[in-house]
Amino acid sequence: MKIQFYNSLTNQHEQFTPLEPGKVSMYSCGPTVYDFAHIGNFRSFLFGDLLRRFFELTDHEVHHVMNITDVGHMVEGESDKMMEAANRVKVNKKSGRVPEGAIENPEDPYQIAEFYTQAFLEDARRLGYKVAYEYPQNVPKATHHVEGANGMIGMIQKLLERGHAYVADDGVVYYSVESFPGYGQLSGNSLEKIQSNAGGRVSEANQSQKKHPGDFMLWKPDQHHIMKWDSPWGVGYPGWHIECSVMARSIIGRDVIDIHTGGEDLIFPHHECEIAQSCGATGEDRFANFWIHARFLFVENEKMSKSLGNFYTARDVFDGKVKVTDENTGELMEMGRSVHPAVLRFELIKSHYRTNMNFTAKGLIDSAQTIDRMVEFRRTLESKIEDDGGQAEVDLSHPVLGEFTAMLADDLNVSGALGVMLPWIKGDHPDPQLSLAVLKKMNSVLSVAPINEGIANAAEEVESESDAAEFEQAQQWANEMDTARQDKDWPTSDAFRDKIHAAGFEVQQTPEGSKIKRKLSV
RNA sequence: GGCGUCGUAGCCAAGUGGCUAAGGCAGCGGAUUGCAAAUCCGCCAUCGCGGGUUCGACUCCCGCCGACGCCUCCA
Repeated sequence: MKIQFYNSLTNQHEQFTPLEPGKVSMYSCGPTVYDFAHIGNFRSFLFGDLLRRFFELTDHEVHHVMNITDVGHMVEGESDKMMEAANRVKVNKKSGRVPEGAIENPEDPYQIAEFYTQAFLEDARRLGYKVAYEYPQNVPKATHHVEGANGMIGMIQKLLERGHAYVADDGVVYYSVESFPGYGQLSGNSLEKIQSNAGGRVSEANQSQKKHPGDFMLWKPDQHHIMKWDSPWGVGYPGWHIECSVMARSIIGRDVIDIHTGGEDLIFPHHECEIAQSCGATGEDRFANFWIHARFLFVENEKMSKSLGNFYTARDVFDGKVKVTDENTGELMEMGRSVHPAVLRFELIKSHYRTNMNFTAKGLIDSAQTIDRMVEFRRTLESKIEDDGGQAEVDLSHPVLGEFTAMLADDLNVSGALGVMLPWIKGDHPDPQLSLAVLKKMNSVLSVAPINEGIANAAEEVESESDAAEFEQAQQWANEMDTARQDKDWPTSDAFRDKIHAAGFEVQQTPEGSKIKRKLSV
């Protein structure tokens, strides 16, 4: 099967061949843990997850690594991301988003980072992000990789030795972009074309000590920074870009990896700098063979931002805080209905990673319908299979599964794959065991029906069955509804139906009587 | 100014130099139903605009219009 992706490094589709046959090494830029991760973050992460699961479907052994950026970064002057986070934590504590007692001391960036790391992992696992189940071995923290020869300090030393870095008059260690001819190959920028401060974000003071305006910081001596480490260049903290170069190399154990993923905004400067650092330190001519970037997510046709009021964390969506326009009043109001993680996952992966996807309340409802159908299909198949009926084996030679996979092999064409899957679900299924095997394979990539397909020991974390009592209650009502229907007592029957709906369940008339099922996203 | 992505029905979204332009949602008609829901059957687009290449373009080329991203906080 021909596997091809759009490679940001060359700006074209390229056939993918792993460095080692049958094995794929992947590094994804992870979250900065000074706030809850938002749906835009997860769009990017889940695209990486999809890629990883695709490779597993096609019998590759995947080593996927994603970092946690838990080092505060300089913004301007004395302000620091972690300090901003500290202030936010104080606010969030009041509003209840951060539970009382979760962060004892908001002044301690380590506590803040740890809190948001755990929150991230929880959200990520609910969304079926596989690598989050491999914490900590494949989800390294930047703070654990600062020191030592294989840490950031070691790599900076290496870069100094090899003439790719210098210590400026102010004591800051900079990477010299002019020392690396390949600088700019990812972003398409050349050193001449990189306008100093075109984005208006750099302070003059920081620029003056550099040899070239494009030079970027590797180590900043700063006694006052709360997160600080001893180094040959004084007590201070590392630059932002160096962590990914270091962790990719040390966890994956290769100088050159197969795939590096991230959001499109990371192309420049972050990924450009990673390439310069990694290649500068290893002497290789490339760091990753493939750079694959996900585009930004929009919310109701606008860029997601806090000021527009359309900024959603994953847990905002789970909790039904997505705003919709009220049909009667025209005002924005919260949906007020919880959204199943599988619905959010599906919504975030169903459109191509290289398009600007538009996150909408309507889209969520559409997604819920589709997942409902998949789940229902799976239940139907399972109910037709005798207990202990054994497992049917299926591989990619199965025509439908093969076509589904071929779609994904073409630059992760999820829509195309769904265009194969959904009509197939609608069709006839004379061999439920075989169909179930096919569905499971498909779901090992989509991971929505259920969301934890292929993840060992994940079930109990995702589906909290604490609401089993609610389910019992609803089924009880459904039974009473049946009794009423037998007596042709329609008002009573309708009343029970209303009760069931109000409790968040659907009720279906079947030959075996009324059956209920939980609505995924109501 | 530099670099890059994109423009397919009410919405989401595949795809191809020429067979009926996937699939989903919504909608419409019908079957079914106590009424609904679910389900099933049927209907529902000429591909931003203008030129060119070609026997033939939505698909290739040029121009235009429009949307969006990056150019040192950002997934």
